Amino acid sequence: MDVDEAAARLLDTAERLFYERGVHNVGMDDLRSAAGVSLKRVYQCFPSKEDLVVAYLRRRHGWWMGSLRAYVAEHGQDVLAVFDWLDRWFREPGFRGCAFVNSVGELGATCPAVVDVALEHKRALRSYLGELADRAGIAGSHLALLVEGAISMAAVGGEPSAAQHARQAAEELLS
Amino acid sequence: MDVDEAAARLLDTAERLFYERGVHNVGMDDLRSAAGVSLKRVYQCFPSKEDLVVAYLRRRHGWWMGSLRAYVAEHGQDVLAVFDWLDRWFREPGFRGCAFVNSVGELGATCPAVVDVALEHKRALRSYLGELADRAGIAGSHLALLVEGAISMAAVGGEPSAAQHARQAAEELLS
DNA sequence: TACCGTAGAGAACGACCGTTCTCCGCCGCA
DNA sequence: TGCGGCGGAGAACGGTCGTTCTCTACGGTA
Repeated sequence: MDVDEAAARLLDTAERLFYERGVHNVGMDDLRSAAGVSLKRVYQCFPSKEDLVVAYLRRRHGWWMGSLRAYVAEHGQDVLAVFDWLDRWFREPGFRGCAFVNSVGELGATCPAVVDVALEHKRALRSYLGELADRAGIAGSHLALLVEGAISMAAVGGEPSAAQHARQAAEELLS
Repeated sequence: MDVDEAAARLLDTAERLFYERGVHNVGMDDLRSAAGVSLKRVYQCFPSKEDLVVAYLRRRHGWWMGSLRAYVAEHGQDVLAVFDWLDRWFREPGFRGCAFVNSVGELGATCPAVVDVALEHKRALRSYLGELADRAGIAGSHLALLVEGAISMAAVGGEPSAAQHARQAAEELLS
């Protein structure tokens, strides 16, 4: 197996395991065996666990924003489509809230790189939501509040309906 | 020092350290020395770290809800006072988001007791917000979304102004 | 065939952590 | 004074984890 494939497999596995269990609950050996990559390769691709965590978050940022953008674009850039996308996300098996919020809660105090990636993610999200909001005539910060609130409620409340409630609130704010 | 004082000191210290650094980043020995309690006493009061974590969350729940309720009561049960209280909380030094969200992100996958306490907390909060919302004529779920969203944005965005934006959104929903 | 760089498997290392155990000094009591 | 229980300090234990090292097998090249 060459380096690129090993790195890809590791990132796949890291994204799944870190998100499922939290970073502290996944050892390098768990990753190694789940990804089917030798430990030597692991450290060739990512010199430390922290590097792997940061790479995981960057990749997840790309997937998350990409998926949201694509869905909203398919629905005519309708700002309310954001909440439909959230609804689908919340109902996915294994949904465990925002990976960035979770990682900052776990590692933020000791690992500034994680905080940086999370900040970058949230800034990008808010900037994108700001664009959608401007077109629709709603305050960008209000839209962002509803989105973040829905994620938080779905995560620890276990209430996937949070997306629908947030959609209703957004409709009220639009009118 | 008797058992009760030792337990109280431990809880004080646990609340501070666990919240500041995250649970995994605080060892029993850190707690012991910061609280000035012998290790034997620690395990007399709390048979395991998990017990201490649960006790910490329960205590924080009491403090948090009590402080919010008291503030809102002082301000004539005005639903908007919730956001003023949040604003003050966000600006406290050492603010690091919702202790329950952080703990679930860190331990939720391995420790059901933590998930239970967090659920209990969120249910109590939503029930309280529901009462306030009913009186004011706004949907309880919308109010809860704004509150959760503000906490989340202030936590990882580092934007204490989230409380003010949420207040504005609530005012719009009220009118 | 002889050689060399590389890769994989997994042992080994050092640090840390939750928990338990040992030792010693102190106090009340006969 | 002698004794027995209690508390504190911290050593010790067992396990885990991140990281490095060792050993062996293999494939390409002269």
